[in-house]
Amino acid sequence: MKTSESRYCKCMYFSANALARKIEKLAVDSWKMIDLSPSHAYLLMAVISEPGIQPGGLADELQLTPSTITRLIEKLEEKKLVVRTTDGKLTNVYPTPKAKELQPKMKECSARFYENYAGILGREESYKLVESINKLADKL
Amino acid sequence: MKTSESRYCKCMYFSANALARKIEKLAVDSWKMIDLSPSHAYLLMAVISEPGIQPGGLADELQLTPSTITRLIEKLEEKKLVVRTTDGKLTNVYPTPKAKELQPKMKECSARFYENYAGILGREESYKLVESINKLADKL
DNA sequence: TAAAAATATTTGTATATACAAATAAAAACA
DNA sequence: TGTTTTTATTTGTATATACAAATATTTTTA
Repeated sequence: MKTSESRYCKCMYFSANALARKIEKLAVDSWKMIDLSPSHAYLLMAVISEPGIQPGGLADELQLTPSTITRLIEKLEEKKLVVRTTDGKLTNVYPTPKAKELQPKMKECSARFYENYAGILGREESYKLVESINKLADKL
Repeated sequence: MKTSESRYCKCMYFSANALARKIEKLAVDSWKMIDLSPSHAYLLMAVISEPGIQPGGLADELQLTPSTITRLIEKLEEKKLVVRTTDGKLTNVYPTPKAKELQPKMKECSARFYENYAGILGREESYKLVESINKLADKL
């Protein structure tokens, strides 16, 4: 059944979740090549572009809770893609050389993901939709 | 930080998930009064409006996987809100009288949830956004 | 009609995420 | 300066969801 054919398609709860699940699938596919989930990949990209960034900053930037950030970092640490140093109550997260090597492939995955949905929706329309979604998210 | 201020706000993965998480929170709040999560509540409403509906039908209608539906039903069964009967390979799910008594309150929660986000976004705009979200979800 | 294929559901397991509590350090204050 | 409050992070635990495999039944087909 299409999302728009469901009895519940008028409800934002239903629609927002259905979209998120479908986008998640597409993203997982697009990122499979580097064996990272999209969340781990975005976190890693954030660490690469801002080495030393703290968990709190990552939580803010990625709109996830600090505890979720800790869990994501743990996994990237296991994979030797980031290291943590602590300085008093602060923690700094740095990318490893292995992570930096991965960067071009990550850009590729990111671009492929974009092509996937923009190809379906059209660039203009995708852009507008992301804008309205952000606008709502900001207000909530 | 606002969603639209994040470095990643141009990405549908980021935005769709950020929106879903915020909407989830709002929904959990709106449904707290009857002590059901939004998913359980939507499933229960579907069962009430179509008594005897099967897990497969629920999966289709709610855009969740069959295994998720089984898990949701299990919890509603524990709470004595639905019963399952099996007939060969088919399973039928029925609401209990206790569930039917809950119906007016569920409608209230549902309405309150709608007021919450439509109050923030405006009715017209909410409607349009849900439409575009569904349109994208359909294509994916 | 017996075997094979398809279908519906459940179960085992894994994941991402969050909340609340715990910990630890820094800042404010009296 | 010693105490209180605030801040940053992690840990324990719970939840929703999915995938893959298992199970059970029905339908198709040879």
